[in-house]
Amino acid sequence: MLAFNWNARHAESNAISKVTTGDPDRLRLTDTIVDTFVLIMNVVDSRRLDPMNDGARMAVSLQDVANAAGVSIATASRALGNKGRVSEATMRLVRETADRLGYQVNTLGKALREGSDGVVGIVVPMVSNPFYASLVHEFEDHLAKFDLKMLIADSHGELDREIERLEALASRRVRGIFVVPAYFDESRPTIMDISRQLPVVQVDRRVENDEALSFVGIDNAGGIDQVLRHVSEQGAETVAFVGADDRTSVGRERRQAFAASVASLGLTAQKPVIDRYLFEFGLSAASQLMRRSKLPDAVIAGDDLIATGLLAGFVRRGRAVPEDVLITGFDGTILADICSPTLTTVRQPMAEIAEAAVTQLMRQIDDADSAGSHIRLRTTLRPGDSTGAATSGSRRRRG
Amino acid sequence: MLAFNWNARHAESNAISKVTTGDPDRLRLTDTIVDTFVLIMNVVDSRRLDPMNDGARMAVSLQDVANAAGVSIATASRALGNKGRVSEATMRLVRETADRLGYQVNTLGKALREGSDGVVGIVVPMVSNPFYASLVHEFEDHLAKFDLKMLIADSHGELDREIERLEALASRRVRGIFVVPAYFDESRPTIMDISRQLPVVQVDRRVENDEALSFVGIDNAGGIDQVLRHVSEQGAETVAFVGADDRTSVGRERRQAFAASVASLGLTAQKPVIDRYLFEFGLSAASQLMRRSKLPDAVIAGDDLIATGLLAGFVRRGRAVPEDVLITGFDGTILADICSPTLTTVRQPMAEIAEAAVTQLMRQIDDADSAGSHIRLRTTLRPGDSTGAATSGSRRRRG
DNA sequence: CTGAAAGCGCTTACAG
DNA sequence: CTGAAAGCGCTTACAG
Repeated sequence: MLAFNWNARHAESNAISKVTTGDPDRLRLTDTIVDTFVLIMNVVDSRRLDPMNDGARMAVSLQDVANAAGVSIATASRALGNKGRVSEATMRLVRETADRLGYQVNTLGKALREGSDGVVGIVVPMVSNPFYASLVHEFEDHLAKFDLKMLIADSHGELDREIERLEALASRRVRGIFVVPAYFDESRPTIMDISRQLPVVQVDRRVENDEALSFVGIDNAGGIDQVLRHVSEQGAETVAFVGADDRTSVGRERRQAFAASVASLGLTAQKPVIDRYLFEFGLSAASQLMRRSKLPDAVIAGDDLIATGLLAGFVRRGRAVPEDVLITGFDGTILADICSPTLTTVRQPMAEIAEAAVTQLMRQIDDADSAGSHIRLRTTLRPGDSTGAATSGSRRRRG
Repeated sequence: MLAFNWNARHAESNAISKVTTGDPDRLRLTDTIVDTFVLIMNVVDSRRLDPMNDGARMAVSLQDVANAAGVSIATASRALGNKGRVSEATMRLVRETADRLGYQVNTLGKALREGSDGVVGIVVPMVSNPFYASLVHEFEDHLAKFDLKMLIADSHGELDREIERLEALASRRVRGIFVVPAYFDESRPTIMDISRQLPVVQVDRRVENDEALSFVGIDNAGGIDQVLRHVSEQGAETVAFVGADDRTSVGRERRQAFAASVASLGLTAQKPVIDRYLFEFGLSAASQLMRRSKLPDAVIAGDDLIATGLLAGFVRRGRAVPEDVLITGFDGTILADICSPTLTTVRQPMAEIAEAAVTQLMRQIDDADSAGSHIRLRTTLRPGDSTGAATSGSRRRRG
């Protein structure tokens, strides 16, 4: 009955393209790539199985605790919150009562009274990008030290979604917001607006004219220079940049840094290939590069996703890395370890970015006027086999 | 001055192990692996740069809007909320006033009045695991259709943290919670507790004796069978399982399914290697397997992280995949595409998992008694080069 | 159609 | 040390 409803509801949506019935084990191998699956459902009447369930879902309030303990709600609040003078005895009484009743503070009431709750928001372009996934992870860790919870929002790199998310966070009166702006220009107005209402720290990417905003990111120019110096030492003379467009600050900084460093190092640059931070783009960029009369000695990717796409693209088309072409990434995600050959990349100090950004946000929470601090952290080169550098061993020991 | 404070505060923590000064460009290559970086800070006095900033951070309330529009707060609420009868004229007046004042509803007040706000929580073991990152991404998408925001919490696969996060979510009176339990046994008590207070749906993993709880996941036995059948067709006779322990439902289901399918397919199983879902474990498991008298024909990994670790481990030690040994993954993350050779893996229908879980949660929100529904979705085999199967082409067209 | 009032759950001056 | 009361911002019966 419930199962029937469920299927009916979903028959209307096209997310489930096809429902196959029959013995699951009999699904032929030829079906495997097709987006087909079987539902196995057991619907259980929870009323029978869980006698505790009836009458449940009735949250116990502080008033309930106070009544049960025979004290005023004010005293109950103080006893639980460890605020003001409360006698040892009542303190214990209230706490025991609260435990017995399974009391849990309603953060909504508390937050309303106090103006904000212990939540900060973070808006990232795409949590499924390993770099942002790790960043979010680090932020969560550092925020926990301040007893702050994190509300994560994914803008999908779209302006509309970003605006919606930022406003939702603001209306929720979060303590502050970390944001990786979707765009260098178009993201600015909303972020400026929001920053007038609550503490905002830009992370990784910035918007234009952001002197009044805070920012924590990395020295992209330094990172690109590290990697170009490295391929140069590995013997590369012609290099090509495969990165993202100028719509994000990171895209433009890395692209411009590439041009600058190539010039100062005396390398020859081929025409860059520019699109988005996607594995698929790296794949297609490899094809584009192979159609050129001459492959560059080294390809500098704008991030690890593109780099792994390039790697796969070249290898699938019969080119050897690093023998035929050197490849480098950027970010230092797990992807760099996973490829084979391992990827030479530029490591971002993610834990330190998170720590610096959290510290900055805390400062802005304490003092609204302390925005406008721009922090850039140093990257480190992580040599891998994709440039013919030993991951461990000689190069490292030399230091 | 601010910069100085910042450094001082951080000198106490050990997150910044060393601060190098001097020309960033002069950092020697030998330093690259070391956790060292330079801070580049510009601190700007935002009071000078942003004249709008003073007097800011004063949120405008509904009362403010009502006053400015010359109506009661009740009318203002109705006008903005589109509830009850309001004249066309006052409706417009109130809305214009609200816009002019930059009014944004305070979700805290609204939620307190209404009992809950439009937020659901999701607790995952590790957002930086690409599988969970993608899952979270899909959940966010599907929840948006119901105007629900998502509070993401990362349990790090630790029980203490999981309990803390679940309670924080509950005290925030979220509408419901999705949880990927850290453990099959130890996670049960808290999850049962919480499920008595608000709708809970287990995702991916379950706890023991969860008949009264809902669950949305995949048919792990079917997935393992798909992959074993596949390597068998590719000629494998001896197989080894490298997966996670029985502390999670997924770990035990896949391990048990392996034993069962091996028997029914007439394959020979080597002793399994069991630990955690980590790339590093896959790496070390490869070494362990190579110390055996005979390498198995195929290694079935418990997930893609382990599989990519195995792949890297074998390749680094001079074994060829798939020539010397076949390797398969599980989950169908981006990692499978990125490796080279591409990884044969079992794809989880992530969008459908998210859709089914969200649907189930919505049902539980509407009807507290509708928990206890267990849904398992079908996986699909995704053949890659790690088992000598073409990624695209003949095999697919045959269907 | 509109307003005065109550109340969601909590904390914190203010009196005692 | 403890309690009565106000109030955070909002919505919704209840009267008009």
